[in-house]
Parts: sequence; C-alpha cells; structure tokens
Amino acid sequence: MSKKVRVRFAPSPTGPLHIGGVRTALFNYLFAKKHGGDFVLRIEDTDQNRYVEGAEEYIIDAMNWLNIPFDESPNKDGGFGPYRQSERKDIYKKYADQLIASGNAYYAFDTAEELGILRKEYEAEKRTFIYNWHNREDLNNSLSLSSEEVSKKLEADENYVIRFKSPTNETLLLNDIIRGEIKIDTNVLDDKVLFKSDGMPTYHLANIVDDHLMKISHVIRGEEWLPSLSLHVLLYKALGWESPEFAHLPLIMKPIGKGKLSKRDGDKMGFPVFPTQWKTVDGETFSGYREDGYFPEAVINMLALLGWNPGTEQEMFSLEELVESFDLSRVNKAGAKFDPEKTKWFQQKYMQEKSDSELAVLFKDYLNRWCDSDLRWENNEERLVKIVSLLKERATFVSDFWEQGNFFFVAPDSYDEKASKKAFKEGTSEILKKVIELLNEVDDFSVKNISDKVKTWITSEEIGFGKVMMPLRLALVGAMKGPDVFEIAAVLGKEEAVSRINKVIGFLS
RNA sequence: GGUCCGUUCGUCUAGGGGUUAGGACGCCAGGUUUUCAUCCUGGUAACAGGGGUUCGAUUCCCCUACGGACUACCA
Repeated sequence: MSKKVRVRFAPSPTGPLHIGGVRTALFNYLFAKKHGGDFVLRIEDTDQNRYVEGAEEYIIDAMNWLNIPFDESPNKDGGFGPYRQSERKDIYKKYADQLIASGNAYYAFDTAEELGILRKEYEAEKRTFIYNWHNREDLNNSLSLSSEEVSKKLEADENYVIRFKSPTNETLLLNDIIRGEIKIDTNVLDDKVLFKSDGMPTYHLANIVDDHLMKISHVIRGEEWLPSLSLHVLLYKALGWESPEFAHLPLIMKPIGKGKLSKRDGDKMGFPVFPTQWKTVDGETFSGYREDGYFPEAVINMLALLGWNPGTEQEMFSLEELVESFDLSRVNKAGAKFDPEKTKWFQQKYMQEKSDSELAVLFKDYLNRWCDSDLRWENNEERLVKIVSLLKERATFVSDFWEQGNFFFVAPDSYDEKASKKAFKEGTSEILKKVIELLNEVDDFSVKNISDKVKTWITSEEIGFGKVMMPLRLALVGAMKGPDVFEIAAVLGKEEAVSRINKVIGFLS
C-alpha cells in the first residue's frame, strides 16, 4: 500500500452507540493498526433536529472503556480538524457550488410538502416516485426553470436545496473489498439532496468532502450504506477526486425474530445492546455491558468474531492479537444473528484468566458499592484473595462472587429446604456436637488439619461421609453449594465455624 | 412495489469441484469433584429448492424461494 492508511469512524450523535456501531469502530481500528495507519473519530452532526445531548460524550466514554483509542478526534486534533461536521459547516457550500458550476448538481425549489404529496399520488397509482432524469424537467428546479427565474428565486432568498444530477445510461462498476464487484445502472439512481435548505450539507456531501479532506484511504462502514455507494463514487468523480476504497460490513441481526438488532431488543430479550448504560432524558434506561459486569476484553473478543474469523480455530484474542490477525478479506458477507450466550461464554473465559488479586480488587469495589458496610472482614485483602480463588471457577461475573459466596461474610439464617430434608436426620445434632469437639481440638485451623481430623473420625466410626458432610455444609453455607467444606471452614475460622454449627444444633432442637 | 446485498448444524462459522463437510456456543449423556459449579470425554445437528456445466457439485453458472438493507431537505 503506497498511500498511508487512514480510516474513520463517523457516528451521528443521535443516541448511544450500539453494538453494531462498536463493531464497525473496532474493525476500523483493527484495520488501521494492522497497517500502521490512523484511526479518526468524526462526529456527523449535520442534522440539528436529531442531535442528542450527551451522545458524543457517550461514544468517547464507551470507546475508552473498551480501550479502543482514537488517533484523532474532536478532543485530539491531528491536523485535519475540526472533527465535528457542524464546525465544518463553511467548508461544504463551496463544493456544492462547484458541482453546480460543473453541471453535476442543480438548485431545486420544491418544498418537502410538495414532494410528499407527489409521493403519495404516485403510491396511490402503484408507481414509485423517484426524483431523477425521468421527471426532473417537470419539477421545480434550475433545470426546468429559465435562468432568470432561477436568479430571481435565489435573490428573493427562496428556500432551495442542491441536488445531484445523476447521469443517465451509464453502467457503474463499483468495487467493494468484501463483496467484490457490483454493477449499477445509473438510470435507477435518484437525484439525492446534497445541500439542505437550512444551510447544512446532507450526509452524502459532507461525508465525501470530509473523507477527501481528511485523506481517508479506506471507508469501512455498515452494509446499510451499500445503496449509497454509487452516489458517493459519482461524487468523487464529479469533484475530480480519487475515491477511497470501500468495505461494507454485514449487519448484526436480532437473536430471534426478524431484522437487524435494534436498541430496544436488548432489554426486551435480556441482554445489553450498548457498551455502557444509557439513560434518556425521559428517564428510560438501557442496560450496558459495563454495568452488567462484562469485561471489555470479552465484549471486544465477541464482537471481533461476529462477522469475521481468523481462518484458524483460535477463539480467544487479545486486542493485540486481533490487530495482528485482522484482515478485511476474511469478513463475511452475510448478516450475523447476535448470540448473547456466546458473549457470556467469552466473559466466563476472561474471568478465569484474571488473577486472584486482580479479581479481589474488583470484588472489594463491588462489596463497597453494593453491600452493607458492616460486613465482617471486608477490608482483609488476603482473605478476599482467598475467597475469590475459591469462587473463581464458578463465577462468570464479579457479582457472582457475592451471589456464590455471601456465606463467607454473613452466617446463613435459613437452610435450603430440600437439602435440609436430606441432610438433617435423626442423630444429626449428636454428630454435629462431635464435630465441634473435633474442631476445638485443632490448633492450627488449616484445611489439611481440619480435613484430616474430621475424615479420620468419620472413617474410624464408620458413620458415612454424607451424614456428616451434608449437615456441616448446610451449617456453614445454608445450601448445598460452594467450594470444599473444609476450605470454607478454614476461611471462616474456628470461632465462626463452631458458632454456625451451634446455630444449626439450636435450629434442630 | 423498485434497487442492491446475501443464504453451510438452533446460533457464530471453517471448507471449497472428489472431505467420514471441521471447530465453537447451546443442548444431551457419561466421568471427575463425598455439594454446586468448573474440568474432561462422548453425542445431537447443516451445505434452501430446481435446473444446468462437469466423469463428479455443497463448492462454478442460471432461475426460484427465503432473509436483509436501502428507497427523507436522517445518518
């Protein structure tokens, strides 16, 4: 590649960035880094009506959480700014004028209402209304009007838009890195609005101008843009510019049902579609992966493998490994249904890979945030690391440490009903009293010492393990779950363990 | 409706003219763990249909069906 690789992620700040957008950003990032290029964030806010407060901050915050840094953004000028289209407003008109001068565009004075009525009429006759070569001479524009009339309207400050004059009878050969060659008959194209009556360019114009001015080499975007590709290529040609290369990514679809994943699907089906939580001004809340306890590595890994694969059987990828392996030619053409289960699986894998001390810090943070402050031992680091190590293999989220191991902090105040029936029998009280005796005889309350003591006794008395272990577990935990009983006892300490056993004995009598 | 894109297990996917069509998630079964989970082993399950081309097609071509996107002075 002779030209420096520069790609951009160009979201519109109309709300939170959903998982499909994140993947587009990720693929752009991977491609840029793979080729030693730049990754640019450009905010496409040419539609003032749809602007949502906080959306831009959301995007940056979410990408930060995911550890995908931008080389250039509104906060980090790399010599191609500004990076918000609203701040580039003055740039675009000149190019629209240039297109009019060269005969590639024209003024149109039809109002939105007039066109709306026309569309309805066409629809009623089961015809399709397209503003292009077949009717533009009959509509209200600088092609149908005399130049005097046009000048008069312009001087009178009448509202107008600038439309692209699509060529006729041409066959366009477009190239997409992922899809290959696409043939388009220019006669089916419509004369898209390039410049709106509010003085702002539409996406189409702004996009081309900015990509050119920012020296973007590759445009990697969602498949929903494929139908506009011909317009964009035509615009580059009309402006006399070299067109970047294009890659249109497959869409992410709903896990069940039809259509592409939309923002409300997540909370309806029980999984997040946003990287981080989002609250609307009306107070509606959309859940996010961050707040639901996912690690960013897990989200990235899952997203990378949605629509792309390395061609090997490797599934776990760090960001660095993704950069290393990524290749646009291995991106799929077909849309992919989103699978929340697979995300959970990745999360679990990353959970297992984290060190105990790292997890202890996260768990402590969780405890401080969500649990009563009078929890015993909460500030004992060593103990937390131990607890986390015992609980890790049965945890997917940090919150599972609490759900799976709250008995480490709080004595059970009830005993699982089903398990009680199985464990609490005639003679259980006597057995537990003996266990207390045994525990009291242990000086160094280590797992090995406790275990040896109790097991030796069970074997010599021929009582049967179940009769001892089940009530003991219930006494310490309150249910038939959790790590090894002796591990738990050791963490609790002699005093607490004995106290809990005594509690059961009291409960049984 | 029109235009364009697509179609391999339920899902994500590998493969590609001759394969027992491979992996992963999920699910099921067995083993380990004197609990639960983890873990291990095994199992279930797919080339949308019809025509060509070819000695041979899941793979190449065409048609149909189905799915998707777009069809705004939104991006």
